[in-house]
Amino acid sequence: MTIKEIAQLAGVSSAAVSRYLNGGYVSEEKKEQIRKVIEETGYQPSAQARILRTKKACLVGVVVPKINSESISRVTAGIEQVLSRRGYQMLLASTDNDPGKEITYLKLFENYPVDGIILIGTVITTGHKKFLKDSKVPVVVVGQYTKYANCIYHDDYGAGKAMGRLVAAELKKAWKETGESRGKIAYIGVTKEDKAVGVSREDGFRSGLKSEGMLLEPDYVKTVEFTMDSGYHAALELLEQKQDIRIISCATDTIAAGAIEAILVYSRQNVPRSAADSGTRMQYVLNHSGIRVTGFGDNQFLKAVTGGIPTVHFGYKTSGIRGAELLLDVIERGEKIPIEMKLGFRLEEPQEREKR
Amino acid sequence: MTIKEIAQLAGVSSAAVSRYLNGGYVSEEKKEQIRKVIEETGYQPSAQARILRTKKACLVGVVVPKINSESISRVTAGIEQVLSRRGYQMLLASTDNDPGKEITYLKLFENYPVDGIILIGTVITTGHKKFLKDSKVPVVVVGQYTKYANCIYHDDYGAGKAMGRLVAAELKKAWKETGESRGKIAYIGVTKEDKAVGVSREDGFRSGLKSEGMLLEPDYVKTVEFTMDSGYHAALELLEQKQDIRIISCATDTIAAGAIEAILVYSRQNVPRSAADSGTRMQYVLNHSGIRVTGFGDNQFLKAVTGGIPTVHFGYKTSGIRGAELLLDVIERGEKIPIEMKLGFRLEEPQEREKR
DNA sequence: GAAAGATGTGAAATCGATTACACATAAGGA
DNA sequence: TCCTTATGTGTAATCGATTTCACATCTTTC
Repeated sequence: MTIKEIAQLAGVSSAAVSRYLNGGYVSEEKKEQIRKVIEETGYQPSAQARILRTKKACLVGVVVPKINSESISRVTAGIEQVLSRRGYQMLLASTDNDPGKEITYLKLFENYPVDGIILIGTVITTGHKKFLKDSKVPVVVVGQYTKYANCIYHDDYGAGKAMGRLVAAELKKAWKETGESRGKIAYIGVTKEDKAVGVSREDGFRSGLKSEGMLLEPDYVKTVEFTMDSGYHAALELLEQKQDIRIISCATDTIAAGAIEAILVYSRQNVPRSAADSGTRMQYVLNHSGIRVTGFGDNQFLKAVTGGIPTVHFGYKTSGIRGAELLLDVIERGEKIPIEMKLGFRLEEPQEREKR
Repeated sequence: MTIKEIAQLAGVSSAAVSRYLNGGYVSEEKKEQIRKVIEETGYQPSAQARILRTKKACLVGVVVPKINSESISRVTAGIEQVLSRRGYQMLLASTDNDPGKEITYLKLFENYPVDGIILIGTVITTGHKKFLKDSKVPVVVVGQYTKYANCIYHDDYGAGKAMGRLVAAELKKAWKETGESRGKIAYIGVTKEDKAVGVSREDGFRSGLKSEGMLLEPDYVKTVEFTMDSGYHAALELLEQKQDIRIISCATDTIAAGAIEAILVYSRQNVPRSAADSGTRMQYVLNHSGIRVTGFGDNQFLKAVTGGIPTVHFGYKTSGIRGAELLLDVIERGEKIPIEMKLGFRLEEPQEREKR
């Protein structure tokens, strides 16, 4: 069904049908005829043809590194909230942690009818920079700093520093309690190519430790992917290599979940078989292994089932909201002044469990 | 930059440029000229124009109910794997658990240039049926049975039944151990509008219990959303209303995570304050509350941090793979015979923690 | 009653690509 | 030599919508 056929059936010109659809001058009489024909045929105008002509899709493309992530879903929730309020729809493209695919999908969106793109950033390669510099459609980057596009990012350095301080304090407390200054801090981080998480967050963490007179020893640091699985393996290696770890700080809560699993698996071997029956030994282990885990991201799932670990809450939803607003300002009002926005954080320490 | 401008710059016709891009007859000499101009200008052909003409986008749209879900991400991983191998790309639209939005996004995809649509189904309303019946582009439904489109779904009834049997057996064992047949089974399910999870899975569960001579009492059943939060609240209510619950079976692992949290919160109040220090009381509670939780979906995150609960593994990735294959068969080979495919399951019981 | 303005209408151009077609030219086979 | 066949090339039609433009008609307003 095309607009021409509808026009023919209704005995009018295709222009009239188009006007009917878009609210131009059409007489009541013809309106009725057209309405009837459209109703009968179930005609739906082709969006591609309209967009080709009007250059307006009321669509925003969002490129995300992965789909199964609480933090990312919080960002997209924020984006979606703003977009739908302002009459836009959101399309997602997931790269599955493959920065190569990222460019592919960015280009896909650029040449498909979307009015703007939001990139939830991980690594910003030269390929990314080139794209950002001469993209045909406006782009906003969320989660990473870049000078090549409007961006919204989090205070990863500050968050890392706060966590570093907390961890150092915790360790000192433990030293005091046991009366001996044994026990070290391990860190499971991510690739340095990720400036926000791999560099700022980690640097901040080190600086926080340093301000308390502590240090991260090279042997106690591992670099992993953004997955629970790789966190698990790294933590297990650490535990097997070094017996004096008291705290494992992880770059994300997801990695921290893997570390928790590793501690449970590793410690079990040192727990008397009779301590608790199978599958219910976790708390015993956590109590007696004496190894603490910290993360970043304030994952609600993790908090619920473990009671929570020290972590950092970032305003992910807010960054989505601001990112979408920024983008729409560029799209609709042609806002030209480049903007970079840094959002704060909130340190979260495990609380007494309370009814909520 | 349009193809016309490129043609002008290279001193050829736009047809020649188009042939250059699509591998038609072009002399070496002109090829070189065109190549140079494209290189210099960074020209990228408009996908929308091409698709308008060719009716081929090499794109598949996937409509998902939410983005932050392990099961859904497994499905999309399967889809993506097949698509990229066969030269297609995947676009996602998340409805955020709003079936109303589902139709909107389905229609968006229908009129947007995608070659096919995969719907990860929740509820199939009459609106859905109507769409499926007269969609312009082929659609495959994953996760729900429907006669209005090719579909791939899981044996939810069988899985529910298996879980029902397991739970009944577990309860009997507990009765034997304690010597008294006190203790009941609670079930936290989802809306009956979701035929797979809300009806088949629950019916199967009841049938499994029945086959062991047990019954789900109406007061011990709650209906919630597909979220941890609503699972938490429902479980807390159950625990407060009924003191004799021994097992809480949940329709999904996510809901089960909420139930676990509820047990921890609820039981703490009955645990002597000194039993364990703050935040590390979990295992004590899990051991002594004597309340077990079961789920469906084999969530890896939950397994990692809790050691695992009885659950059911569905072949989510497989369903994504098969779904994408089905869709591409229709798109490329015009496969007409309607297909419905039922995938099996595997009951998962918590294992001894082992290194992996 | 004439000018100005609002309301209606369809033909045709347009968006940016692909491709059928007509027409060259060169090479190979009889 | 003549007839196929393969290789190149540009013009123009096409995809399905929107929108400009020219031209009607019908109200106002002075």
